[in-house]
Amino acid sequence: MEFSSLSDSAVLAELGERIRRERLNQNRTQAELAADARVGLNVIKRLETGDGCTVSSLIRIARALGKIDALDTLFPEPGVSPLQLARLAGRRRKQASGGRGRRKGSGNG
Amino acid sequence: MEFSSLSDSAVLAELGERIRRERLNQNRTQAELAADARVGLNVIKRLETGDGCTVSSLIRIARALGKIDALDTLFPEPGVSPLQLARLAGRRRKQASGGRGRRKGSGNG
DNA sequence: CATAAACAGCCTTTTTATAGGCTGTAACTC
DNA sequence: GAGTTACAGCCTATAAAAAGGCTGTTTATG
Repeated sequence: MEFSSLSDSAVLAELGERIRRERLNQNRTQAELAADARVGLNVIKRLETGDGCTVSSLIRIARALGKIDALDTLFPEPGVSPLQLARLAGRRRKQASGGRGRRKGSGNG
Repeated sequence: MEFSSLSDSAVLAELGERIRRERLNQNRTQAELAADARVGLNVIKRLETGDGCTVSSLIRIARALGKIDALDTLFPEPGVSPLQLARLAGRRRKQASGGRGRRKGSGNG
């Protein structure tokens, strides 16, 4: 099963089901997980039934499930060259390069 | 750097920075990503500056970045025994077992 | 410096999430 | 069947996120 083949709402639902399975694997109730994650019981219920939640709540829930490091793999740090890192740490942040030579819509204006 | 050593808000901020780096690695602007993900520009800005968003928005953004399958690793399907799977597929869903023998607060009643 | 793009920060309105409670039902124990 | 637990679904009020626009600053180019 690949997420790329699912719709957005299907991904959300699948995520909720996996969280439920993980919770049940740990033999915990929704109320217990909600208390440990410091979120309302409603948040767990809605998440597990595919209604979604905020990323903040997801982080709390992942931590309560002992899966906070799994978030690390969500967007792993891409290969950033030391030079680019230096620029990132510099004045501001690198903007998407291209500038004038990369205008999209109003190219002939 | 491990997420387990970070606070919830720090995890959120780190996630935002990684998404920004991924976006910049793909040489795209916030406005381009917002359009591709079908979210408001504000959502990208807030996310990248550590203000968070909904999981629905995160899914859209991950898909627009070509990272939708990374969500797959967030909560990988835990090892579910065939027997348990049968119960899951059965009438309802397995509830956290324990029942009366697992009461927490009023255990001496 | 002038121009243009990229972005942060702030604002208003609409939509959604959150907390908490309450009801009905399924599952388990006796 | 009675009692208990776990959960879905619905409800109200509050908080936060979303969309869209506007301003000022930074970055890059000329």
